[in-house]
Amino acid sequence: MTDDTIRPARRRQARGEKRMAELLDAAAEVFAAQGYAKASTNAVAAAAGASPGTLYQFFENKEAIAEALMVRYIERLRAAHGEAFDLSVAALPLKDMLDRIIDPVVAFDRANPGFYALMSDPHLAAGLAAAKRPAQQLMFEQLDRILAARAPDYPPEARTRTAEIAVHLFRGLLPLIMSAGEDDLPGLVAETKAVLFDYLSRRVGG
Amino acid sequence: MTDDTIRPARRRQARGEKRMAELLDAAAEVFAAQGYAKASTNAVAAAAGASPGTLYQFFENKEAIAEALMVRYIERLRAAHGEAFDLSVAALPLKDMLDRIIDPVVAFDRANPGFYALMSDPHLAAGLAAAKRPAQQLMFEQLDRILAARAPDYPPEARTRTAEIAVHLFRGLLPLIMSAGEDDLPGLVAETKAVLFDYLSRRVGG
DNA sequence: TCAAAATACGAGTAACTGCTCGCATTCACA
DNA sequence: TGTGAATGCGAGCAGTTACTCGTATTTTGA
Repeated sequence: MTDDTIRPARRRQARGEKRMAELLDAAAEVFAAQGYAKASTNAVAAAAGASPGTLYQFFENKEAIAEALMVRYIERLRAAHGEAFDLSVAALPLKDMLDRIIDPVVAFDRANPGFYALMSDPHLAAGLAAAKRPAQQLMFEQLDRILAARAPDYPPEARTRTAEIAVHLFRGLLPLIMSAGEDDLPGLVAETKAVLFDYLSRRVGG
Repeated sequence: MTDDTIRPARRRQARGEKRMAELLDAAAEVFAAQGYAKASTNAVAAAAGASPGTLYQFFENKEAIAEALMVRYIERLRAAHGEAFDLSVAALPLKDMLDRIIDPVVAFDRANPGFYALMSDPHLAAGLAAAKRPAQQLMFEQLDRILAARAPDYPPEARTRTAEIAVHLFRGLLPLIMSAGEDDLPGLVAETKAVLFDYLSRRVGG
């Protein structure tokens, strides 16, 4: 029989994929420091200790670098959110639920400033904006699902709106959270939880 | 006696300042559409119906354009906020106070997308970030003043924190407010006020 | 009416950008 | 051990950018 997979199937995967990962790490750094628009591909290559030619062996163009980076972030996000947004938290008291959700999300964002840089940039090219959307949808949809499980009688329309607002409230405090020092962080996170507790308890109960 | 002012004192003010205003209008458009980093000075000049040479007769460099634009926005902001944040609103019931503050701010932001574009860009050069700061401080300080008048017994530290958080909560909802259609806007603004009502009433009373 | 200043133009420049290409090196596998 | 694919390099290209400069026009003030 013929091959079951027709893909060209890169061979030197080990070295190559490691290089790709290094390039994405470098891109994350440079994007976080300068922003996507101001970051130059040569700077990304240099930050990875590679040449421009090497960079373009793995990525078609500048946009593809950020898209691949976004895809990698989304994978990691799904893993991190898998615990944070597990449906079982819907049964917890609201305060505990917020602990379980917010702590991992804060940890992820602070550990991945490149992710924050891409997410908070409002002027990305079309393809990049499309790559961004799944990440934006992720938190919203998971929160919406949890709220649905938590308050089945709450009208879906209003619940969707509530989830959207809650996510945006969190995002509004994110700049503070991202720039806070380790000592200011706990209080800030507590305040964030308090805000969301007040907001959500009025709509889906404590 | 000698002149009381030693400034070089531009002469052709009428035509020149009108040109400057046109160039700033054009810059606002282009920055709003493309973002500061991606916007080209030639595009700004073209949008104003001027040549690059003309642009650089009035502005030293690209950054100076955005800085001058920011200065103009801050002037207008002070005028708009003058009413919105008048100390007399501190005596109003919280709900009325929020009406008086939020409506003009929303109107200003929606009427000035170039302002929003600069304010929401997290990767501006140093000089521009400095020009941004007064605008960031403006809403925060005015709200802080009003909260101080409203709740004199509330500890200043906590009050400052409360004002900062409130401003950031508002900013978190701004993307929704900016992209909303005319029909979705009222509901969104009402939700915004409700969020801030809940948040503030717990801390400085209704 | 005239000279100087202000305004206006737009082709041009140096620097930088995203990206290419020819060629060298390293690895997988026979 | 040899061959081809994968990986690697970096000088360099075409396009764009921020910005300049020589020059032309308009306005001011006397």
